[in-house]
Amino acid sequence: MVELMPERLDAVFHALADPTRRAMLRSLADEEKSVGDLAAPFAMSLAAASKHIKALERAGLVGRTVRGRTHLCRLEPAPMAGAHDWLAFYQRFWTSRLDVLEGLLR
Amino acid sequence: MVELMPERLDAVFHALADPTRRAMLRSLADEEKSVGDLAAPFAMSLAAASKHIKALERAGLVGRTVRGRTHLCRLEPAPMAGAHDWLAFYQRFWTSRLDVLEGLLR
DNA sequence: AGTTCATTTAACCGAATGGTTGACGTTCCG
DNA sequence: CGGAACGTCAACCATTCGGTTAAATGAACT
Repeated sequence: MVELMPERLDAVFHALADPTRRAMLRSLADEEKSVGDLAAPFAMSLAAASKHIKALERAGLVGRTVRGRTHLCRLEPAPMAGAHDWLAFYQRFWTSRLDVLEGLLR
Repeated sequence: MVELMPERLDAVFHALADPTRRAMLRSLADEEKSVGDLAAPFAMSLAAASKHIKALERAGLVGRTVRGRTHLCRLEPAPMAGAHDWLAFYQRFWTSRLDVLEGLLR
């Protein structure tokens, strides 16, 4: 169990609540990418994409290594484990046979 | 796998990004509660709490049954499964031995 | 009928969000 | 050196958010 402090959990869930940011994470799952590479698929300014990346960094979901003039971004999955664990608490509510039974009775 | 449409995923993660709303869900995990009961633990107006509950309803995380003048709220866990599944895609990144190895090398 | 209880709605406020444009460092390259 | 490439920063704008108070709805209890 990876216990995550509540403010960190706020930042993680908030970061995940945006489709652009989720797509960026998917993209980083394949390989590390520069800010420009990350921004390329989206119809928005580089500055806007940069803000999204900073939101991901605030959540601890993305790390950055500056090499020369390019900033290399990589997936930092640890906080996701925390969010995953938080959700797992409720797993019994959607997997329990009791839940299925209740669904049938209603 | 419970595939969740992206807008629904937006609403779910956004709903989870607030500590008040997460606490309300915890509270509903114990038993169904009225709006007033849900609002009681928090230092905010009933109207504010009502808005939080509506955010949870928009995400599909909470259902409501109006009986008389009281609204009974219950946990609706299905969308959580979707969010949980979305996160599970990244699970390999925080559980893989490769990840641990990379951590050591860095 | 009148009042009280449970909750929503409406109007408003300040702060944060997601986007833009333009100016500004750096770094690479000729 | 001079310029292009990569990215951030600052200012601005419209929208959303999380909260407030006050008024409105609807059900229940004398």
